[in-house]
Amino acid sequence: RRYKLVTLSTESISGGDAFNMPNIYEVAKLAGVSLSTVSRVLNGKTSVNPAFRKKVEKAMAELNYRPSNVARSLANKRTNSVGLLIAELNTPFFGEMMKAVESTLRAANKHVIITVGHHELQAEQEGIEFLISRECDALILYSEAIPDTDLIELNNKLPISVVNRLIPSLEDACIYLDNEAGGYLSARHLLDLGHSKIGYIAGPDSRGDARLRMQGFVRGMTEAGYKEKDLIIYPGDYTEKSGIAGIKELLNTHPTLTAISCANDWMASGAMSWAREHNIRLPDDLSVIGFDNILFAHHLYPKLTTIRNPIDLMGKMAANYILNNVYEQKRQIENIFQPKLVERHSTSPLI
Amino acid sequence: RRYKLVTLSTESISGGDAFNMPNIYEVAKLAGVSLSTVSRVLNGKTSVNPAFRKKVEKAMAELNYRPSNVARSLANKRTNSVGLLIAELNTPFFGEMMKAVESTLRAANKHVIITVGHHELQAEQEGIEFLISRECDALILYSEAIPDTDLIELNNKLPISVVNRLIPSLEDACIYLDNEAGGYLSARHLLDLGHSKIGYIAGPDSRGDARLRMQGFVRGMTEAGYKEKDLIIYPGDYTEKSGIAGIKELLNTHPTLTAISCANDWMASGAMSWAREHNIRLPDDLSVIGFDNILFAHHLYPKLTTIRNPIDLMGKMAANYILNNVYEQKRQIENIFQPKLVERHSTSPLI
DNA sequence: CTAATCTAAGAAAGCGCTTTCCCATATGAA
DNA sequence: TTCATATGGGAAAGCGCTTTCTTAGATTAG
Repeated sequence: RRYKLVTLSTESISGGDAFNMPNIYEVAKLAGVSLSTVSRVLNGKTSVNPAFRKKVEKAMAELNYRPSNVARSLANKRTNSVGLLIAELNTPFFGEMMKAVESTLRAANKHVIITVGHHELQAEQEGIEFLISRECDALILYSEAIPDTDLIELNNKLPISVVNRLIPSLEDACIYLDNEAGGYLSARHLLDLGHSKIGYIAGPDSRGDARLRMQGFVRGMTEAGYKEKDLIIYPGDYTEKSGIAGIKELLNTHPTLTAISCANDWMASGAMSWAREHNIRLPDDLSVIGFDNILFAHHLYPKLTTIRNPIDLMGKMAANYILNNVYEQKRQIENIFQPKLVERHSTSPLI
Repeated sequence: RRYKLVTLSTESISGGDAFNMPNIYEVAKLAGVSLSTVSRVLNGKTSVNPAFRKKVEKAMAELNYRPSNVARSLANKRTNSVGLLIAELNTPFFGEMMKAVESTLRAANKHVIITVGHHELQAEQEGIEFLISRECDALILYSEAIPDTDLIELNNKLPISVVNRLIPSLEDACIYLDNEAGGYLSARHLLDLGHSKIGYIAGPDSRGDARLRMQGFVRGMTEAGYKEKDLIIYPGDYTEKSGIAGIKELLNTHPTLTAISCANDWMASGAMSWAREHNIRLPDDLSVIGFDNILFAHHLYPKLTTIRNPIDLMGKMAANYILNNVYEQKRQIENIFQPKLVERHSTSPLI
């Protein structure tokens, strides 16, 4: 059943019967033209006699005509919907991404269908299947578990854009952060503040971004003269919990640490809460730096120094990529984004 | 009418669509039955000879057949999509709601289309228009600005469920929190801790939930013997900023205050950060209680005592309501939800 | 002035399903 | 055996559009 559009403005007088939507045929009849002509003025691809166009437009207005997207989709094999796969729905980081994707696409009159991957293979696969079953024209994927090869193959079926990941033979479709540079930045910041005993709480080795962040951190340290084998690294998994476990372990084995770099803000949050509970003054006794700059970073106490991950811009860019490649628009594409240090109050110079 | 034997592969817009999706006709042909029979086993509404069913299922498996949702929608006037209007996309509170709605509906093989209302009339109207133009079967609305009467009218056109709001003639469709009880709870908690000089930072008067929360707070206080006219109330607007402005004003005019109740967690967060910056010890010098229990409430320092608003359960319930009323399911519906006190560390007994 | 060429409107064939209507066959009662 | 009644499969008519094909009429060329 199709519903008549409800005018919600104050001046709305709903004259129409909700269950009697006019179709293109009725418009044609009222305008005294064929339905092909109506379709033509609707799509504006072919030229139409201005006089006819006027008549058609008048008829459309009179009937309060709304073309059916479903019928259109069936006829031209395009649903004007794009699928979005993200890891979490209730988290500010992905919230920012969603927001950017949604508003960009919506402005182009497309709609997005969202599914959640929960950081794991099966849910990601099911999500993608679901989006395909919904006949999306294209997909935007923040996938953590699906192998490159599968994504490459998927891209042969329908256009995809991959966020936060670089797949060699799919460079154009990948929108990602220079995580290595971010890791480097965090090491440099701590070094510049005079710290020398620096610990690192890493993300899960299974994730490319985590590996790169650590790699960048390691580069920063080795460039400063430290030996790689001497670096103090705890293998976390991006959760708040592992941040707690990490700081505990690190401080246990290396009590002289004066700074800790965390591969994401959640772990930094965990580490800070543990430190506070153990009467470690932040940042006087210990500097902590995070990564991502998620929404609550400045709600922590002290406010978290971190590395900005412009996920919103990346989401917008992914949407633009799809708009270019599926909907014939011409937008500027940038594939790689640079991280930036955001200095707040959780780090301070070594005294 | 003749049916084509092969789906012609037009030069696809999507670039690489080399797949010719089998349609129902091909399945019928392979199974040696008619189109109608295939459709019947697909929908399972009418009985089909088991032998035929087997053949059809085998053919479907062999061809890896996937029915087209678009064609289905056109034929039976149902898109299996429900629209969701929320105020913000990047915020944990609405994140929880989205998550609940999405997973509930997804499990029923429906999909949700999300739009954002930004707390203001025009965006909400446009969002609804967009959802209607997408031919959603139903809508779930967290609307703050659209008048009751418009929503009632809208409900005549297509089924809606209204979250966080009670509309008199639409009770069944409304899923809401007992905000008044929540406000009462917050007053009681502070009173029980021995506080007597209690300030209140209210939400915007334009919102029903804000009015009710304050009303409940006032009831708690007057029940305890305070005169309504003596209550110390600052008119905030639910933003962090107004929390800052609120505490500043309140403490300025009433320096002896020992506790502040905030109509939501954002304002509590603002108030707390201002307090910290002015060397007010929390909770020793000042107790603060929030409302909503949004995700970061326990990241604040000290961890925020607040009133739980089970928005996730309410989202799920709204989805169930739609499932009942549009998709012929039979789920238990509960319209009103009770708030609960969540005691953490931002409040303490008056010494 | 006629023939060749162009333009734009109309007719109709899909797009891939659902569903109504009709009818063949099976079943049961007489 | 015969007639009435279930049962369930097949034919075909949509659902509301897009797009190809056709053709009438306008325009230009010779």
